[in-house]
Amino acid sequence: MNSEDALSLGEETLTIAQMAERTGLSADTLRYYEKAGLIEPVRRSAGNQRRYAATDLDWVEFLLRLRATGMSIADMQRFARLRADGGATVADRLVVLREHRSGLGERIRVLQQNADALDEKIDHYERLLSPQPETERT
Amino acid sequence: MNSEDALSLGEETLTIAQMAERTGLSADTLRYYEKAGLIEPVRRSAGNQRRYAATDLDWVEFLLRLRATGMSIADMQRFARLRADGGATVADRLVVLREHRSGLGERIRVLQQNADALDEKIDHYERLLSPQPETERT
DNA sequence: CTAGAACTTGGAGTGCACTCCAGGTCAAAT
DNA sequence: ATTTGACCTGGAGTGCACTCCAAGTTCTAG
Repeated sequence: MNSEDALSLGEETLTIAQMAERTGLSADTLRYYEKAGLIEPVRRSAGNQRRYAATDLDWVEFLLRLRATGMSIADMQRFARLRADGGATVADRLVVLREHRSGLGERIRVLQQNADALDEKIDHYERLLSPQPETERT
Repeated sequence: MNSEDALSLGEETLTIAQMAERTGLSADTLRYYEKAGLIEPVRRSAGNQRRYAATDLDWVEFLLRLRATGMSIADMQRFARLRADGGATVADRLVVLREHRSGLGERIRVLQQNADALDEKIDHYERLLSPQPETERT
């Protein structure tokens, strides 16, 4: 009734379809990420199908956060490689994350400025639409 | 010494190179935007070279704001078409801008959440790096 | 046991937003 | 008169991040 087989020793695993559902990525994209080295080779069932572990899910969710904040695949590859290289790279990873965080802060700041400028433009259009409302403001 | 010729009647115009410099877009991109209909056909010199007016500059700067806030070329095309269609479309343009502004607000919000989550991850890494800070710093 | 759904692979195709190129024109300087 | 450099056009090429496909294998329900 469930997917217990050759490899599972009590660990709950997800098929690629289940992973896709939980992460919002397509199965194709999950395979693409793995091929690209963003995800370490996933464990397989006896019949060679992918079985994702909970740690894989956590990692993909973290990747999605990096992606959502504008990190390129290439940069995620670098980060994933550091992670794969083990605990000795923690300092390096911290540097990467701090840089990314700082760039993100800047981008949010700029976005907010542009939002403000857009608000002005919108005000301008609104004024165009209400030509002479006599008792306007005050 | 300057670019006064056949078409100019006191109006200051910019060559495509000058436009590129002022907007940060490449000359190629400026031509591409015009071909795509983002910019209305620019006036030409006697020798068929583009001469951008101040209003063109303003418009391109506005386009850049839309782009910076994530608007696609296709959506900018729709907006540009409304603008080209004249004053009767002001209400439509206002709707588009408001929608864009609202999506932008949401995206900033999400980005900020992701930034917060990144901060937590960074804290996590920092804790990994200072295992027994006994008399570490100070 | 078998049908059909879900999975596998390598590789081709897509959409976006440019970016580059070849071959030609035009203007200014030597 | 010619060289130099900025500009013109149409169209091809690029990089990114997927997305789709064909042909074959595996899994699961009946």
